[in-house]
Amino acid sequence: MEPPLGRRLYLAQRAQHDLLDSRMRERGASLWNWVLLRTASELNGASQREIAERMGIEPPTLVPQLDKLAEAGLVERRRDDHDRRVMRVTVTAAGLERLAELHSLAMKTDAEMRELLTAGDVEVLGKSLLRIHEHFTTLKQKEDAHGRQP
Amino acid sequence: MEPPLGRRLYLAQRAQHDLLDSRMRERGASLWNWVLLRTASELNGASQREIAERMGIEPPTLVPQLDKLAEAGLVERRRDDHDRRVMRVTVTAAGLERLAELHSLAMKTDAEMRELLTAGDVEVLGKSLLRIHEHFTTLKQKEDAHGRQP
DNA sequence: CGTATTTCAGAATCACTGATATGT
DNA sequence: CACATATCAGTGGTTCTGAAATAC
Repeated sequence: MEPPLGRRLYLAQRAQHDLLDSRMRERGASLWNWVLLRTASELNGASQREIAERMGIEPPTLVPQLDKLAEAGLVERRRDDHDRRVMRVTVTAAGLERLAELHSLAMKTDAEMRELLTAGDVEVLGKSLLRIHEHFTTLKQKEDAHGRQP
Repeated sequence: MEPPLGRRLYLAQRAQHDLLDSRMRERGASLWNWVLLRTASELNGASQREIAERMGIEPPTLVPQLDKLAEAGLVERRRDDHDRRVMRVTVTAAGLERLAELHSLAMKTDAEMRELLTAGDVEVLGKSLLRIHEHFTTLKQKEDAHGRQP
């Protein structure tokens, strides 16, 4: 009896995630740190709301994580002069350095994954994963909407 | 700049997982229930340690989940006569019925995933995910062992 | 006495909702 | 006064580790 594709998807994702997170933790960081640093650097000078939205989490979830990065001097929070409600987040030089370190770790792990496969397999894998993601996200939105208002 | 393979893996897995879990929750169950019922039924009469190991979790994590299923009458715990330390877990008739219901839901979702791809893509995807899982699992074990005793 | 299985208690992580302070 | 942003407080869900109880 063959295992469903969904289970293999889960196991592969979890194994890759755990290894990468473990490697980052050996360097005093975490996969969470990386995603946050990466997002903050992409949206340079963004508000916390914008960062939270891009990461798919709520603002209160972001705050303590941002506290840690700020405490370590990797990001800076500065009040916006024009709208003093918002905190603009910028990645410091040390933060960019840490980001580069974590990024190279992620790239190295990604390269290890690609080396397991032929170039054609990588192509098919990337394309298939993208289709699966798009299909199931839109499908879930439809089903949720239908469930809320029948 | 192309997104790393790891990110696509994460997004695809999460989308598929969320949809299937949501569908199961509409029926008063969960993906967790399904995996546990399925594992318990495959290893019929297994000890809790065996089930936990197969599922890749620790025994204390299993206990409360098993409590819920037992409370709902879907599984039964019976002391082993020969080794009275171990609890043998069996799936009841009601449990098998629920399992079949959840299984068909999972198979339907799995089929939806396969329909997005050609037969060749499915082949490559399954094979690739398996390799990634095996590679990173053994790699993490090695790195953990090395980190503990340098 | 040492080991194995299950279970319980406590801690860590991460997410949410709701309330509050501040500012527009 | 209505709205927006960030933060704090409290809660819940999930997992782990470590310790206890029982049995081999």
